[in-house]
Amino acid sequence: MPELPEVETTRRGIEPHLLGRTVTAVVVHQPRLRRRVPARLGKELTGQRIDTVARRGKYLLIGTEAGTLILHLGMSGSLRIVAGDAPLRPHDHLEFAVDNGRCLRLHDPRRFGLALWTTRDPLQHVLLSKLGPEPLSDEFSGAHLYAHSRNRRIAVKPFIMDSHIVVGVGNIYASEALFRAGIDPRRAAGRIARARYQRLAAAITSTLDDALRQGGTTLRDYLNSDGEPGYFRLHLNVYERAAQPCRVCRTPIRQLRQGQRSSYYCPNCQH
DNA sequence: AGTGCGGCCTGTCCGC
DNA sequence: TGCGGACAGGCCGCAC
Repeated sequence: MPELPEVETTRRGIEPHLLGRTVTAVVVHQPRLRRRVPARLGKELTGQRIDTVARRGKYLLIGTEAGTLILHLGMSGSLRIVAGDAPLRPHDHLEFAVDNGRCLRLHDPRRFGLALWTTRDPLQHVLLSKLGPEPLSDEFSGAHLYAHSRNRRIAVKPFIMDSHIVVGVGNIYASEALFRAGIDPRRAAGRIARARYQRLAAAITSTLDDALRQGGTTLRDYLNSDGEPGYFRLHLNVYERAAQPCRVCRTPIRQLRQGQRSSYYCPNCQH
């Protein structure tokens, strides 16, 4: 479900409720997520004060002196801050009670999400250490995309969705950024010129930034930590707009499959 | 090393 | 009305 704008919106939503709070209880209702929730999580985290609520790519990092809780929302995960006695919904797998009477709940019907615990630098964790740059940081640029795409035959759309190239670009924003940049999603990554990568990097940045300002994209079930949807859906140019007219040239938007994922593009605007 | 695919899960929708 | 199949904001791990 969530891409970078949704994860960052979630982070901003939960941070004020958690920062400086002490974890009073951890309840695991369903330990079978993408990986099994570590059995020692409750013992390690209970009694700890939350010092940081950070994000790296689509991973949320809840830091304490003893270690860091690493959360990933997968395809269908969401986090909510609720009253400690709020009724449990189906698929509320984890809850973290804090000392202000509230609790953080991980809800994830498909269970592709993750909850990990590390006592070391979370950025050195095996799942995080090889991630590419943050698209909203100065380390991300057209030059970076250009350099890493040389001799790559992979199509540009899955290329920019590879978190080892750049983090945070999922299936919606990959299509949207390629539309903004005027690049056909099927084009081989290694056959795109430097100048076009400058444009693509700018398109990725602006797309994610615009989506963040709108609180993310709600297509089906995404809600932020207050239960509110995101409004970037209204600004989507191609995603889930198959056969509808391009907002620029009126040509019908096309849909295709690239490695089991739907891609959308305008055959007139994108080459 | 890079590429592509299966698999992990549940819910919903669509065609028969 | 069931039932099967396709599909859904991700990404790891495994073959080639």
